[in-house]
Amino acid sequence: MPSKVSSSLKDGNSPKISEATVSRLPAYYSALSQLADAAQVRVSSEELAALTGVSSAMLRKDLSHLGSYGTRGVGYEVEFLRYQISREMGLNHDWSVVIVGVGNLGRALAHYGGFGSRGFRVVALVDADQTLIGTKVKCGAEGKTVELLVHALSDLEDVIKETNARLGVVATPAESAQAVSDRLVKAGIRSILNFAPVHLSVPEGVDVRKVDLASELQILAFHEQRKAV
Amino acid sequence: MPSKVSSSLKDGNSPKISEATVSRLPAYYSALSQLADAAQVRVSSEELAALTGVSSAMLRKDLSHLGSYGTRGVGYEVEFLRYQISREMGLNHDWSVVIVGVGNLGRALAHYGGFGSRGFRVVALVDADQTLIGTKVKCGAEGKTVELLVHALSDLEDVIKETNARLGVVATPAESAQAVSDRLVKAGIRSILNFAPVHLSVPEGVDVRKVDLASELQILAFHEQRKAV
DNA sequence: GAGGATTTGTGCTTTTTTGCACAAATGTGT
DNA sequence: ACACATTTGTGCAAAAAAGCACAAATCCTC
Repeated sequence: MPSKVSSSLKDGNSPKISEATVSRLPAYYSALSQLADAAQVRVSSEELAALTGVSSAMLRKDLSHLGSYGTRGVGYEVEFLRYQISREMGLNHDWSVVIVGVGNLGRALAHYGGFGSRGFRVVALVDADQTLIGTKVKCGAEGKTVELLVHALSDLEDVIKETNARLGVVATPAESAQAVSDRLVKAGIRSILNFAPVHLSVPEGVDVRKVDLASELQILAFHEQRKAV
Repeated sequence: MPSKVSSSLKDGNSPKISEATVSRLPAYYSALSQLADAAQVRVSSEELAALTGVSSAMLRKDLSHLGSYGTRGVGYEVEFLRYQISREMGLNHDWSVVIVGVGNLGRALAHYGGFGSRGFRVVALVDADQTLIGTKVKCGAEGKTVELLVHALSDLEDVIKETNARLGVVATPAESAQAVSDRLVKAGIRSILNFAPVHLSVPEGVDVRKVDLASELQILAFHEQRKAV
């Protein structure tokens, strides 16, 4: 049972990285990718922190949880650090994503290029709308576009099984989100990204991250209101 | 200097609501709206907490920061509590939103219905793409759709002044996001919702909230990886 | 090869957030 | 009118996160 690709080094299993740290790692990874594209070889905690909007101390502490990948007096090697983060976050794997709900948002997500570059591949589109089922939708940004067929919601379980999808994206109206979530879970999906403005209740062991556009604007409005004196 | 619409009651200015609490208020508001639609009159902290995925104790403490709006032994009145939250968050105002970047995501945001129902109104669309400028894009969900003209990025400042936009949404490619942000700020915008996968650096007093789709998937992938034993 | 300038990694402190438990307040039933 | 069942509001404790400050490690220069 315990046998995984978990490559290297001193191994051990989970050195317990805090949730706050995990939520910042993608930003570090993204900034490092930018630097790598610009052919920059080394970066200091100060510089990387500025690029990502955190304090240098916090950045160093975050990175220290992954291991001691910097050199004192010098900084971090961009490519090396980027690789370590990508390994830690599982970005060297390929993650198959199924998107449920091919409305405006679902289509925008399918088009979104940021996924492909980080190991995420949209492998299936599913919708309940008869007029959409059977149509083809372009997936991925320029360079690597693929046309995907929109499958019927009733085939959700089969589609997941066939494509081996591990991540589910819920981009349906609020009314159907919980039902879709239940079926995703039953079909074996244990990580869900939810764009519907409702709380999804899922069994233990299933992770849900919610992205609520209206909430974000509301939070901004709250602060904006306080600014006006 | 101290004079605001801040309506009623014992007034005072800012009773300091913690950031964590503010980030949860929209979820409470949303759940209360649902209950109100279902004609439910009263709700207990336990029930509302279950609907929003927090503990009842946390919910009560959050609400207590707004005031003592519940009745012991009974619960909260749905409509009354909803109104109090909406007032506290400034949702009784009308918030004008300018969206910069009318690609797939920008268009999806424009279509998104969740905004209008909570006092947010998309009043302007701006893009740099010559082939988009001058075209019309449908805004708002069914019921209240409006066609908006896409303005040239070079007119950004004028558009903001004319429409009196207070909130800015950045839905441009990463490369142009910082420049757009700078211009938004210079034009008087002090609250920005950023969908571009880069950190926006802004002067003090300006709020930025970032929504990064790829980051969310990465965080899920991280946990998913740990699940597989 | 020694001294000085950097820059990481981390122990410790402070602040923020969450969770617990119960007193205070309200409604109910007899 | 009184005991009892609820449910809120909150003081206090625990946990998590953020910030500070500095020793340890490395590089560079002379």
